[in-house]
Amino acid sequence: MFLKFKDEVSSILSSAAAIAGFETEDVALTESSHADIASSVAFKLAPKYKRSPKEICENICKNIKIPPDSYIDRAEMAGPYLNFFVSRNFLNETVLRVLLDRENFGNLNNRGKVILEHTSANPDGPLHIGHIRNSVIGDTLARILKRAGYDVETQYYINDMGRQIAVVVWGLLNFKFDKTKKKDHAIAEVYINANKSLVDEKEHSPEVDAIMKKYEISDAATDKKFKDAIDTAMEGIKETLKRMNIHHDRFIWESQFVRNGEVNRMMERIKETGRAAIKDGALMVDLNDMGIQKPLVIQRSDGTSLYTTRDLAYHEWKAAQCERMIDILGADHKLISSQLKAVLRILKLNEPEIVIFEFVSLPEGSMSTRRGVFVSADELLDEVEKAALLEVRKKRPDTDEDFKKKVASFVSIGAVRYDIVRVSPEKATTFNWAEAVDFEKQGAPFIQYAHARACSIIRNAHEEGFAFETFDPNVLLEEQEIALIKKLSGFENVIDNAARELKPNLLAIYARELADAFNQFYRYVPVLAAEPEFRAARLALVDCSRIVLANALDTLGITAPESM
RNA sequence: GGGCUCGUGGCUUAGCUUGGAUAUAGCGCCGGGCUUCUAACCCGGAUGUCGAGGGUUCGAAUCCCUCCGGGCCCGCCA
Repeated sequence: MFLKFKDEVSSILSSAAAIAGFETEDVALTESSHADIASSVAFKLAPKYKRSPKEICENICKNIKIPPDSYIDRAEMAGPYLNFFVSRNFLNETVLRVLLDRENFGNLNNRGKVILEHTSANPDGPLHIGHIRNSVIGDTLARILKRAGYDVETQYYINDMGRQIAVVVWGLLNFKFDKTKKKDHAIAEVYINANKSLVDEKEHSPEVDAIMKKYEISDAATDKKFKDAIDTAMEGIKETLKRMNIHHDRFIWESQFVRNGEVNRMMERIKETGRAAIKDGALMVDLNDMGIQKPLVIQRSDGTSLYTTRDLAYHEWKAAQCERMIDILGADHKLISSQLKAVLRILKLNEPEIVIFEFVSLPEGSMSTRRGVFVSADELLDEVEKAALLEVRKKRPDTDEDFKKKVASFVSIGAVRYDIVRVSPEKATTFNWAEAVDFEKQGAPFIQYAHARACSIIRNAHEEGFAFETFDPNVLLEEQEIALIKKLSGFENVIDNAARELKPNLLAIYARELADAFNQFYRYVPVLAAEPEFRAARLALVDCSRIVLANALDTLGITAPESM
């Protein structure tokens, strides 16, 4: 709805400017607290026409013609600014549209296949709090893009050819695998022990090299060892992801591109470009002219491939299947991903869009699976769930234990996801236990609670036999009602912006603001106790709020509870 | 040393791509509100040299330059 309003303002403003004799492409629309949408177009035209912004604004304003059933109520001049306000018609249609579209409200009409890769953590241990920043950003973005209309496939790229997996395989032969532990944690234990022993007793290192070599050329016995080790770790990782409402459509093993010859073909293609030079027996690509000083090694002197070579083959394979590729990567991949893009550009292949997120560190420093220094996602989820259970016991002593546990579960997952997604990916963060388990801040539970309140009103209305199949939206005149409807109308605009800019945090902020608008309405405007004609319209508005809150929460991958 | 990035009230944070009207919100702090649809709520108040300095502009948190501080990267690792 808001997008239509914006389009209408845009076209009416353009034609008014044209009639007034100004040529302009950009009508400079901006969100403003002074209006539903404002334009500073007069400032932009001032230098060109050598007249004051105010004078230009007056001339444009005079020529604004608003048609009868418009979504625009009026345009007002405020000095050099032009302020536009939504009409009653707009508000009414928003309410009706939400009720009509229900769970599809906010869906957009973009088309095309998108392959979005996220998480892709090495299967050498459990996901830690840094990995799940990747997972949550990726999963939320996938949900946003789906709502924006794209056909999204999510992929987890398994780096099975790296040295760390060879270390795990070697470790499994030499250390005890603790069957009582969750599988990914047991793998981590083996991995940590193996690394320690490789550092202390250097003579084992060649054993790992031999395992790696065997896997590169592939022999049945070695392949089976790798598969078993990776499957074991992935089983635990998938369990954690599932707990967080995160699902991958496909898991792609990097070794497949070596086995099927794609990696070799990739190396040949790069050689054919004439940009690759052999230095000390290794094949290097010079990327200086693409603004990257560091040359990229494509092939080792022993003829084997490297991570980036395999990643290039992976991207070539992906590119053939979709219109857009999106990769969610940690800050340590900045250089390597720009090298990857540069090579793809040289080969005239489609490049991925890359979302980089900064690191999550511990107060004592950075995390490392290898050294065993990390907070696992499981541990975080467990602790937050414990804290949530304490909170439910305090707030809902009237309910049974099953209910409390269920609430603690979705509240904790929501809180963890929301806490991650609310901050911009480019911000480096330091993990803090006290903050992680704090439910006082306005996070996911605040939004979930608003949804539960809306459901509660609807439930009570049904019990009382109050219907709202027919109602007159024109009676929704309270300040809080109008603010709430405007907020509801903005959902599609947020999906549009978040999908366009690949910024999931925009949705997190919106959901909180919507809950805020609903809570204010809830506090000031009685629904069930109102006169019948008001009651029906307000119930409809509560239903709208319930729907959009649920849609926003669903897009954030957070449960929208009917009760909590 | 070079490259990239971040720096906004005590803490966390929005806005920066595309410059514009009193800089966003939460936590914490101070004060108020449950005979009313779930108080995980609502209302009010105090708190800011938008890291520092310079520049561009009618106008800079936003663009440019220099510097300071944090993070990440700079391997025939992944």
